[in-house]
Amino acid sequence: MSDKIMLIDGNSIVNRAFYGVPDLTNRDGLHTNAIYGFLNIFLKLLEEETPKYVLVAFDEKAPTFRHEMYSEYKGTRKGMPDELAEQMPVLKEVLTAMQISIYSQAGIEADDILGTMSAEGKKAGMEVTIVSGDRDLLQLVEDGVMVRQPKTKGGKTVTLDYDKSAVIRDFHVTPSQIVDLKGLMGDSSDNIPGVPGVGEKTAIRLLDIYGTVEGVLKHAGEIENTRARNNIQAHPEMATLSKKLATIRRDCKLEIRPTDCEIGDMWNDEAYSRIEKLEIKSILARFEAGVGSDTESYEHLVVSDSVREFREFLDTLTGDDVLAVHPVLREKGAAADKTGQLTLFSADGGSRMVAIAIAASDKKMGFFFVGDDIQEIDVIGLIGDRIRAGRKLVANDLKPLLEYFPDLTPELSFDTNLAAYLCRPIDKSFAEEDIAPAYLGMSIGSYAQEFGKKSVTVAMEEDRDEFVRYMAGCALVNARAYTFFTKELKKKKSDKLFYEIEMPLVFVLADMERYGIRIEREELRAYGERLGRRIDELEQEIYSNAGEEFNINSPKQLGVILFEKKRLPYGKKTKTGYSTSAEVLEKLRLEDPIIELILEYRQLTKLKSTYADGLDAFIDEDGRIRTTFHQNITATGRLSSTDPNLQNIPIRMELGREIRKVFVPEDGFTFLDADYSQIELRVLAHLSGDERLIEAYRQDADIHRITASQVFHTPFEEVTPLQRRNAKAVNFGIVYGISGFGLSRDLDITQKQAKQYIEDYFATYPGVKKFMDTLVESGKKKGYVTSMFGRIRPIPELASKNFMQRQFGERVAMNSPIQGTAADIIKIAMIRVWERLKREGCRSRLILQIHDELLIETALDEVDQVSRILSEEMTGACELAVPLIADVGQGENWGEAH
DNA sequence: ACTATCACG
DNA sequence: ACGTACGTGATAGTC
Repeated sequence: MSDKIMLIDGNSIVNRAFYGVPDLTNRDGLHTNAIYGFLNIFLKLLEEETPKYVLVAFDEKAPTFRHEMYSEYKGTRKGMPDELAEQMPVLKEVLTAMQISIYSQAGIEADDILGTMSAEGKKAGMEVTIVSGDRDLLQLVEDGVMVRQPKTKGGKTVTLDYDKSAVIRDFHVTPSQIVDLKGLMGDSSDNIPGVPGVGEKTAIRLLDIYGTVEGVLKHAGEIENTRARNNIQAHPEMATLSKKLATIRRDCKLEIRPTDCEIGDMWNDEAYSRIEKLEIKSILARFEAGVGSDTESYEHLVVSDSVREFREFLDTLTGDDVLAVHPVLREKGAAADKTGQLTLFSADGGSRMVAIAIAASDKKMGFFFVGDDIQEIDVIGLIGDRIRAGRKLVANDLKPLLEYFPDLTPELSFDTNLAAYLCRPIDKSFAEEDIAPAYLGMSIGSYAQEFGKKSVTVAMEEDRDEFVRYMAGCALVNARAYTFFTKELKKKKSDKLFYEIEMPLVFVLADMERYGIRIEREELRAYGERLGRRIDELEQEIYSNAGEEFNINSPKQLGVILFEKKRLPYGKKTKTGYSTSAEVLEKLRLEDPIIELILEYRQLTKLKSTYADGLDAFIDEDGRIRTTFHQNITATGRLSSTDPNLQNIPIRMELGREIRKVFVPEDGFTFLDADYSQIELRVLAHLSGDERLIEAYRQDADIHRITASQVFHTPFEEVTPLQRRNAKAVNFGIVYGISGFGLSRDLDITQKQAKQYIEDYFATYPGVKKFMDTLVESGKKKGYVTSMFGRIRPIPELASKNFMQRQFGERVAMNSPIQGTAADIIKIAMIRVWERLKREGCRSRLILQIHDELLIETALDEVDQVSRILSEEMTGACELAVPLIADVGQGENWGEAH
């Protein structure tokens, strides 16, 4: 494989970092946000690319111009703000200390350094990656040269990767034509004038025909569009000049060559102490990780496949040692996943655990192959013994392990994945490889980096040594994470939430997943076929109305039919074209009969593909569907459900609602379903302490009607249905972190009216207003908000310089404590219901949770008992200033029970 | 892999 | 001047 060189546009990345990262300073008052952001992006890309050579190019301080004589066109660059300027030399020092090559040269711009190095690198047979946020650089893309643009999206960094085809996709010209494009259309951000009157569209069209600026000029007389022709003919020199300005040089005389840029020892003491001075903790942790990865000791690692050695290893556990494990479970085949036939209970009956890594402490680690001398039953038995003797089992993602260790209890276990989730619920992944660098200053690499897309069984065979090392590393991370998180959770005051809610819930969810829910397969199929017949009819009607056949499911093709062929007035546009969302179509209902047909078609195909056919694929052999509940996905503490998602089964529309009839109880059982009545608004009443809202709920009256009466100054008895509907929308809006725009869109009223509603609401419930203000304020101060039970929601957006992001942060600050508290409460209810069912020896079982609703498959002789349990435990889950109401229903299918 | 759309609380 | 309701997951089409 050829060597790789990574070329970084220093100024561009530093700029992005500066504007994308909230203001940070160290204790000397030195700003550090740009350095922090730069290093973050730099280290991340370095990890991804693992290049042999790296160069960071900078512009010389005094602005210099590529073409002196035309410098007036470059304009005067805005001097950088002082807060950024002071960071530049410090960053360069840090990079130098890290033995990363940096380069700048008087009279040569960073762009040209990159262009030249890229050309030389390629000539030397290297693979080249250029990192820059600047679009100009895209002209350097060619075979073997790609450009990566770091972008901040929703508060975090993603990179747009450009090879030739990606450039064409996004800019409709080839990389080499980028300079021609700029030559014609100009680039205001770079003070390149372009040809007056020629914009993007025209430029692309011309280049498509004539290829280059030179080609366009040569054939200027032939240009069909008069306006474009005149503009070009009036200012041909502007095109030539602009192209020249836009062209990056690749032949500069530099005093550095690609092979001079080899990465040295980044993780040295000098670099460490410099970063330490900057007080950038998270980078420092990565630093320690880098150092650690070389020195992490695996010399105390036992690798074996013998039961005797396995037992002996377990016997070395002493005193407070925990049993930190990382079992290797063979994944269920992807094909089986799709058909659903073999999914959860593997049909082959063979063992699923193929190995287990264990760490008792840094000094005691083991990796044991399962399947030969050591059988699954041995692992279960021997580890089970230790657990029964009171030793704590520590693992990352405990739920799948419960099938092996039935004697496990929340007190005897610790899930490092959940602990990390509670510390930072907005992260996307909490595996050992994420925890190690984020919290422990360790690096164990990443599975994908080491083994790519190989399955564990394949990786274990093909890369045995690396595999053992990685898995043992995971076990070690769990051992250390246990120590770390026990303290950290206490420090963050999330320990009660962890030990009393999340850990016990693991066991509840495991049971729910195991039971699953029974489906009337034949009924579901009949429903699907019924939909299918109607869909076929609609399809024909739509084609005949449109006068042609097209893919109705394609928003693009549909857009063409509706808004170009039929010339219907289009409402919104998406970034890719016309919007054909239901919201837009609803407004066109009267314009053309095809709209009605499409809306029905959409509804029906949704029901068929996602629910009728979709669910059918998940029915197990015993006629039940088993979802997976995820406890670490949402930022607010709610659960989520996948494969299939049973938390979004239709209910609002009658036709969709029918699906619920095929969810039925086992013979000898019935369904009891209970849902909280307006739990979020009740939580709001409690948390805000607003007297009027509390009083309204104590009266146990129709809350939307009361709101309408008070907000619209209308006697309670005289509130119209419309007023009530509006008040309901306002109530919802409040919970979401209200904005005039959102409410106006929901109610289809003007923003002004919506704003008035909100003001009237806040005037009616001043306590709510005050509460929301306090939340935002404290969120800004602390960087996070919390639920009633100490669930943390970090909100980095609140520190954003971007107005929109910040506003989003404010809405999140208002919503999260409410949604989060409601999530806490129903989790408590679930645990209590589950425990009581067990304690009272019931056969009835909790099988679904849908955010504010619980479904229990109830033994016929236990209906009264379970009904009482549900009601009592849900209502009594927590003491609020207002009553917590749960409505219980019974039925022979889910639809009927709800 | 991303986008648009739509199902739920 | 901008462009937004909060939290999710599945599907189909497009790149």
